[in-house]
Amino acid sequence: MPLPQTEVPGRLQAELMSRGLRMTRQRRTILSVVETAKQHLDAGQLLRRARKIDPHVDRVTVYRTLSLLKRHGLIDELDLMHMQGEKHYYERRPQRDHIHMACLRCGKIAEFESDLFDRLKGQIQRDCQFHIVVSRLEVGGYCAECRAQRA
Amino acid sequence: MPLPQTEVPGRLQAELMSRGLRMTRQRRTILSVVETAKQHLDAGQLLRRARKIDPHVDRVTVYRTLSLLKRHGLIDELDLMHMQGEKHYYERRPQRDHIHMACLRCGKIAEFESDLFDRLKGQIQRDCQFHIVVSRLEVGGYCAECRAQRA
DNA sequence: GCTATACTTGCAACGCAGTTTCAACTGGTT
DNA sequence: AACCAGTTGAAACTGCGTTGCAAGTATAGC
Repeated sequence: MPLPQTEVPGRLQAELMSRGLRMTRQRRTILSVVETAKQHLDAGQLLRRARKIDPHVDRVTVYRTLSLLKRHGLIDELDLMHMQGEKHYYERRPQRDHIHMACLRCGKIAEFESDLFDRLKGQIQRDCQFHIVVSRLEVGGYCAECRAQRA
Repeated sequence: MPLPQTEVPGRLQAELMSRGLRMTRQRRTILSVVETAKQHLDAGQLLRRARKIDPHVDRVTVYRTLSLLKRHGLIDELDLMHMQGEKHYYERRPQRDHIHMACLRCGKIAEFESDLFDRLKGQIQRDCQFHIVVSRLEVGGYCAECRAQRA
């Protein structure tokens, strides 16, 4: 089955270049890993994948590139309820914010979009006169499968 | 002005004792700091305040007590959008969940309760068959004062 | 109240994610 | 081709949080 490929690979690269930032070999490598990731990766996983492409990438460069992307609002940083230590996880910023649900038993992360979430953010902006730049809603609990197994 | 004192001091202590946990001098000290805190404290601030009461409290004991309270669902752990490094902040779990708004300019943390938030959590539980134990909604952006000053 | 013991504490050493420093390097421009 | 501001890599460092273990103590049973 050919993938629909709705997202053009290289979107992050194009975005950074259009902002006048230098496109180095290392950045291209790291960005391609972030672009093609199918799940939430932490800095260490990102480093390992980048090194498969270019073994000379240093972990410092990974951290610096992640903070660059974060500063430019191109990726979101997640904690996923700190289920595995103090790591942070990263994902390309989506068109529409979503909620992360972390199962405390099996560790699975599910995502959920909701009009109510969008309306809630609208309410915050209006009622609190607060201009939202970034938002993060994470819930911890038990997923359907784990609840079924427990019974 | 006499404070209304709606919260009985010792609620956490009572809660832990009712669950059959030992009430040591150190725990009493740390719990009293958590109970009387008027703002979100990190582990280091908590330690310093506890030491003003009892100089022998160790930082390890603070961490262990915090994780105990967290395991029992009596406090919530916050990241406050990682505005000051990787610290975690703690607050007594409130009757009703609230949203934390962190101003990226002045660093102020505001709280906000909302029916929409409660309804959103209800929707997640229903639509995703996910049993929520703990939830955390944090938004980063610019507060009314900072937006006014910028103009 | 006294004793037994399982739980708790303190200290030191450790682990680990993330940051800083600075000399060497390089992408993009002239 | 040369320039240079921005970028990289290596090592050392920071700082939050954890672990191992010997010593201490809160509670239960007598």
